[in-house]
Amino acid sequence: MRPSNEYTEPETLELLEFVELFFFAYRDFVSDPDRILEEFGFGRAHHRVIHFVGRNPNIRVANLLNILKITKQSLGRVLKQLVDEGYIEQKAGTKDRRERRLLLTSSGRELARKLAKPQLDRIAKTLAAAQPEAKAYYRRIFYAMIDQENRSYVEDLVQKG
Amino acid sequence: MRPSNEYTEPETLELLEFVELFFFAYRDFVSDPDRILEEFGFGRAHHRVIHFVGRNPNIRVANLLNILKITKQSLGRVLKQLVDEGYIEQKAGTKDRRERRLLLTSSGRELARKLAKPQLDRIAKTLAAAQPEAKAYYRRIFYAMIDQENRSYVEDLVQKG
DNA sequence: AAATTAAGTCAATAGTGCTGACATATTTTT
DNA sequence: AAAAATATGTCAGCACTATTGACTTAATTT
Repeated sequence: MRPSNEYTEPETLELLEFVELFFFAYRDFVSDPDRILEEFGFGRAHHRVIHFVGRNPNIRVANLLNILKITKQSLGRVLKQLVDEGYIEQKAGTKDRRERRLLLTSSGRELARKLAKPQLDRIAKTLAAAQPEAKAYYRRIFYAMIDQENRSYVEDLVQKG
Repeated sequence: MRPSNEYTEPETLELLEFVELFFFAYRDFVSDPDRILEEFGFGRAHHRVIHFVGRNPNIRVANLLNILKITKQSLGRVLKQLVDEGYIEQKAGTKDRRERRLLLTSSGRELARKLAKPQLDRIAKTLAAAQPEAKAYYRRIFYAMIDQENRSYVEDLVQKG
């Protein structure tokens, strides 16, 4: 196995390095929750729903669709399972009763914590291994990787509490 | 929609921000190649195979399995399609003829470039928007996110050429 | 009263992944 | 040379995630 001779400019090779690092980091980052989800008979889609409902209590279905960028049908199936199995609770909106507001039940909160734990630990270790100023750099880099039109939305969503 | 009252310590909120930014960055990062793959009737698995074969000409099947961390059967189906449709070529190893060495054909190289382009552009923009020293931080953070036991392997794989 | 909005539902399809067992060819070990 | 190990491929079947497009219900707005 030899290095590819397709790309030769050092700038491009550096960019390719980042593409690959992103792939490997993501692969390992999701591997811990994947193992936990398996015990519950759930998949990654369930994790994402549990996560964003937990972080955004009373979120509407439409909002969740916009975050996950999947279709109503894909979300519907996953959400139904989570509601049926008692992890998520639905309430009609108080102002507009067409809306279904989503909330974690106590089992839901427990599952959310269980899934979050290995990822929080991994990132805590990552940041501990880096210099303190690394935080400002990672934040800027991640925002720059997000589609420009989604950036301010993501910023609002993420930097609350 | 109100901020979650589940986590209150600022350190944890910062870690959660990182978790979410990683999700959004990955979501957008794969969206461009996904659109291109659709035109070819391929999916993300095909992209990964094309990418790593392109970057590692003459790679063996076992090595590819180790990189992708999927089963032989999952790879088999995707690889067969790519070979049948003329994007990847297989050759028996010269020393050990049990091995199948994988190579991109010229169509394969063309597709690889097409898929890589938007991701290289996205990262180039990201790095251009950051200070020059950001690269070192970026690299260190990604390596720290990878499972410890895979790090040196990934390092060797990624920093060649 | 009509139009719009939020959400749920239907059937059908595709891509990716899994397990477990088995087959083939080739190389290495005994 | 025979036996064991290795690299790869193959079988059938199943599960999860995602898609499209059309339709329904309920509630709100115009």
